[in-house]
Amino acid sequence: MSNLEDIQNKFINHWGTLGSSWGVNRTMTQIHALLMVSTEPVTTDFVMERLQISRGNAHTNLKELVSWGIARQEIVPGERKDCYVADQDPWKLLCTVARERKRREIEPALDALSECLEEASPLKSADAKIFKKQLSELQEFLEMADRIFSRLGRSEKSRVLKLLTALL
Amino acid sequence: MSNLEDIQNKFINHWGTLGSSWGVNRTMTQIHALLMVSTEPVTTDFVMERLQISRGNAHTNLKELVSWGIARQEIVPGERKDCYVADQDPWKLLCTVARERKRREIEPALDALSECLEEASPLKSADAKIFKKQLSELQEFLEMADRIFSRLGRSEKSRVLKLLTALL
DNA sequence: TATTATTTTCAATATTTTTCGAAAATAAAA
DNA sequence: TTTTATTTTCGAAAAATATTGAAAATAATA
Repeated sequence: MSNLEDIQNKFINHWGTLGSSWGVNRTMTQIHALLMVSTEPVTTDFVMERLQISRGNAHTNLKELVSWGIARQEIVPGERKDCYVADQDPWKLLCTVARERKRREIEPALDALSECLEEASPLKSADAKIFKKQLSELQEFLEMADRIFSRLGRSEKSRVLKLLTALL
Repeated sequence: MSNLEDIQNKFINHWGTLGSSWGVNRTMTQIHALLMVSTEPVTTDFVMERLQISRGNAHTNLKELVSWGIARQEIVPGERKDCYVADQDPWKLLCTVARERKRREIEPALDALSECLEEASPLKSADAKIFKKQLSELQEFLEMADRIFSRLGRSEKSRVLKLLTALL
């Protein structure tokens, strides 16, 4: 028979695994999971203790979560240590991640694509033409992704649900 | 002044970087990029030569691409070596990836979540109730993702474009 | 001010992941 | 069959990434 903490740990580990598949540091995702199931702000020491990790590791990944806009510092009266919280709402999380991934990955990818197309523009061989066409299609695709992520990033929770429901 | 191959290499490297951010092995993404800009089926040796990688590496990642359904083997008459091709169409790629990620990641995550909820069901403390509510919301969220990925996975290209345009 | 608590940094270490390269297995041709 | 071409496997090596732990910096209290 398992207690709450055991089950939470199980969830935290699963969430960590999922993160790895999507290119996110496991510890970062685990801390995020811990924040999601925590009912009040948590300190670095709490994270260290609960996840059995070093201070440096906990600190780095908490800051990283903050830089993604996924967690934020919160002041707890009478508590000197820094406290962190995360949104509990997965829909809000989706918006935040969409916003950041757009900025960090899609936009640079589009820039790179433009650059390649730019450089390829003087080339006139048959192969070059095919290549340019291929890149243009990719560009179109990423621009669509860019618009969708941008839209998600700007939306409120209720709106997102409505938007996505339209997909089905 | 750069020739076609140089620009293609640039593109291949950018695509590789993008892959890393999304949890995909860089070589795999690079090979995929190479396949996308190749006008005819490519052999393992061609990949090795073009990407300057070992046979083992090329082989493993070509197979991995096949197992994702992103590339497929194609027989070229008069050629004894195995040849590989990939869809050139990014929209089709999206469908394929959606299908696989659903199967490999979302479904197991949902299973894990159910398992956690199952185990938590006998717990009655206030904290346990909050935890269960939190997990349920996540479950709802992932079920939506599951449905969307499933839908994408089953769609034809033209349909996908229409679906996504509706988002904007 | 000195003392204590806390955060931040970062070089060293550990771990994980990727890649290589060569041998073994398989398949095709002679 | 034997020879040759090709694929596949897999342990070892390298590279990339994550993590530690302790010292330095900063901030809070006495």
